[in-house]
Order: sequence, then structure tokens, then C-alpha cells
Amino acid sequence: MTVRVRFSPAPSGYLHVGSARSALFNWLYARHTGGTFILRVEDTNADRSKPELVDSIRESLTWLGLDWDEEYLQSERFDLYLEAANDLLANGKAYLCDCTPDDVKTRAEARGESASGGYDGHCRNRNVEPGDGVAMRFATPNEGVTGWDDLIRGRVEFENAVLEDFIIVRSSGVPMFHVANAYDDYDMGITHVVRGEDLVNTTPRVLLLREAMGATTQPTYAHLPLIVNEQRKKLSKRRDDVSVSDYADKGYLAEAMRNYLATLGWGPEDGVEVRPIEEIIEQFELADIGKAPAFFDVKKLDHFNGEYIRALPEDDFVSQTWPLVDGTIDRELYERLAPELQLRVKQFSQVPSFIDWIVGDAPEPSGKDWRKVMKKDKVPEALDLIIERLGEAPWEAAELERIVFGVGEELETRTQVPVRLAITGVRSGLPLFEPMAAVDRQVVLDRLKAARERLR
RNA sequence: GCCCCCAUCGUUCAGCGGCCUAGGACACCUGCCUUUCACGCAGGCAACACGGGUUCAAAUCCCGUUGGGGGUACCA
Repeated sequence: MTVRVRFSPAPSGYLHVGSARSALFNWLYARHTGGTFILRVEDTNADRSKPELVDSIRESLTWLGLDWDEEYLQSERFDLYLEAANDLLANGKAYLCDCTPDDVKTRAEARGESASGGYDGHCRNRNVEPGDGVAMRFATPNEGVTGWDDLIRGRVEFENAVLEDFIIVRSSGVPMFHVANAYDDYDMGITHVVRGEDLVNTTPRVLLLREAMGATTQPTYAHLPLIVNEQRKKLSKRRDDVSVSDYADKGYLAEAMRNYLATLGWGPEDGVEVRPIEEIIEQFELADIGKAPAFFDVKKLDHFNGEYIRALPEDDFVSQTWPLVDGTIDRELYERLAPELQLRVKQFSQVPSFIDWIVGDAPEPSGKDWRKVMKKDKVPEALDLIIERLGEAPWEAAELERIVFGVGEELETRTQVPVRLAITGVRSGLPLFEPMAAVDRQVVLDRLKAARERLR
């Protein structure tokens, strides 16, 4: 049987890293097995779905290199779900209900349960006629258990008695996602359902519906551990900075993100984490996925990204980062500086901060840096000498280096960092002399003199 | 409240009864390289939540406790 998996986002927001990881694992499994990867947009709730969000999800998936083989929009399949629901009604597996949410809540409280105590089956045998405010509910079994063998979690079972008679068609006539989900997985011949652990509780409902629709088999489920924030809570679009497109905008490489995401909940057997996607596809197995939630660690993502940036061909690095500095720096100079830049940046967005001082004003040194670097005995004297000699020198990198280091040797002190701080505003960065020679002599002298003044 | 799940270094992945005085990676610290930083290289710090079993033998199996998380909608 050939594998068919689907990624089923609800277009209620941008693609976030948790969903992206679900998509990735589905994709990896499909590619590993030579199966089919399906994008199925679960937009059965018109209020919460926006067409432009579907586009943004497609864009993020494409950015990550997750290509899909088939695509469906559930909003275009309403009639199918409705028909399935009506069949259930005709077979006595579902019934009409005219209780309002308030009715349900009131009765639950009267029973001494909390407001979310659930529906009590009030209309199960009332033969409610179709009409305004009438919804359809599924009649769940009162006994027995519904369960499945989860590829990641092992056997999971729910007592049917704890399952309430949930709504399958809203009073507005729109089918609920459970119906769409059960119907589509069945209809589309989905063999493996790979999704977040937050969906385990809905699984028995879907399984029961599926069975009621006539299915005699279950898909294989694999419930992924959640990706959590530093507070160990499920990533939230509101609270956490997790939109995939934001990372793309910040200059993370798609390959790095994809590679990092693959190590959350799963890892290659040999422990080599940074590696080509082809090798990950080859090694990936659903059964090897771990059970415990994983923290989305931006620091580690940065490391992955740095590795991928350094592995980039020099030309690619230049062409991909040039737009960030175009109009400020000379192209030829940028190309000369690029290899050193490539070694240092962990995100493309950091590029401008490394060259700002060359093409514009230098930032004011922090008090801490100033004290650490400039408050040394020989600094004023060194600065005086350097300023003097720089006034006459041929303005080229090798000459500047000779002068700065020469003064250092004469005075038996280190001169690079004080000069660097005076000129660039920070005490670390690109090798100094090449870019320094690209700055106007007078500008360099002004900055050195300003620093010298501040030392009086 | 009820239902479901999880539990190895700060983080992440490994370990699936003896090979574990628990391994790799990120982060952190030290040294080397370098008159900056980074890269690279060499080291270091650091974990089996707790309590009972089972077994000749448990990080690995079972039960409980504790802790954490998820769900509980006419959202998906």
C-alpha cells in the first residue's frame, strides 16, 4: 500500500513553526516512502478563514521546500460532508438537536458539573424537526472503548462513556471539522495521520465518525510531541515569535530552518544534526520520533543558520545579502569584505551592522567598552602618535596596519582595539584595516581625535 | 472538575535489561590560533524527578507519587 499523508492547516493565521514541523514530518515521511504528500486546507469555518492566509501558508511551505502533490480546500467539499452527515442521520447514528449553548451550559451546572461538563444527550430521543437553530449531533456509544495504536505513543484508549454527543452540523447548516476530517481521511485514502499531540482528544470522535461512515479500517496515527516555548507551553501565535515568514524576513535560510525543525522530536541515528535534507529523508522514520515536548531554541537555530551561511558559495552569499546594503556601500568593496562577513553573521539581517561604520556614522561606544578599552595608561599617547602619522600616510590598508601596529610596538601596548573602538564604535568586527582604508581619511582622523578629546 | 499525554545534562537528540564510571550537538567556561571579534582546533562543566516493585542485573519493564503539558466550543 502506498503511503498517503496530508498536512491540514486551518487558515486562521500564518504558518508557525509548530505547524511547519508537522508539515515537515509528513513531507519527510512521504518522500522517505515514495508516497504522496497532500495539502488539505481545513477551512470549514468561514469566519476564521481568510483566503490570503491560505496563500501565506502556501508561500511558507514553498519557502521551506516542502512541495505537495495534491491540494484540496475543504470549503469546496461542503456538499460531500453534508451528505455524509445526512446519511448518519438517516441511519440513526446522528440526531437533530435544538438546544442552545446556554441550555447545555445551564443543565451541566445544574448537574453540579462545570460549564464545560458537556452535552447530556437531551435531544437524543426527542425527534426534533429540522428548522432554525437546529444542529445535528453524533450519537456516541455509551459503552465500550475507542482507541488506536499510535506509532509514537503506543496504545491510546478512551472510554466511549466520556465522549459527549458532539455537534457534527452547525445550526447554520455548515458541517463541523470532525466530519470533514473523518470523511476526507477516508475518502482520500490517507494511510498515516501525522499531527500534533494537541489533537489526540479529537481522535476518538473522528474514529467513531469514520466507522459510522462505513470505514472498516483505521489510518495509522502518529501524534507528534508539541513544540513549546521557554515556559514549556505550547507555542502560541499571540505570545510567541513563531511565524515562519518572520524568520524568512530576518534572513534565516530555509534549509537551516528545515534542518533544525527536523531535529525537534527526532534525530539522525549517527547524531550528525546538520546535514543535507536527502540524508534526513533517507533516515527518517515515524517510529523513531520521541514523545516528550521539545523547546524551540532560537540559539540553536542560529547555530544551524550560521553553519548554512558559511557553507554558501561566496557568490551566493554576496548576491543574497547585497539587497540589504545596496545603495550604501561600493559593490567592489563589499565583495572583498564578504568572505570575512560570511564567517561572522548568523542571520543575514546582521550584515548591515557590520558595515554601518564604513558608510555612515559610527555608533557611540558603550560606557563599558570605553572603560575596558580606553582607560589604559598608554592609550592617549598611542592615539596621539597614530593621529599624527595617519595624517601623512598613503591611504591604503597595509600602510594603516603598519602605522597602528608600529605605534603599538614602540609603546609596548596593543593599539588595534582602541583604534577600532574609536572608529567603529564597537570593539569587535571585521578585520579592521581593509574597510578602514575605504573610509575617508578626514573622517577617520575626526573620530580618532574625538576619542582622544574624550580622554582628557 | 473530567479525559489524554509526557518525564535522561540549562536546551536538544542518543540509550529500547548487562557494552553506562550515561554518549553527541547547542549554550556556557578554559586553552591554542589571532594585536579585535568570528571561524577552526583541544579540553572542561553538566542529567537518568522521587518511592516501591520485577530481575542475577534497570536510565531502560510494572505500579504509585510528584512535577509539567494538552484537551474539554454550533474553532481547527
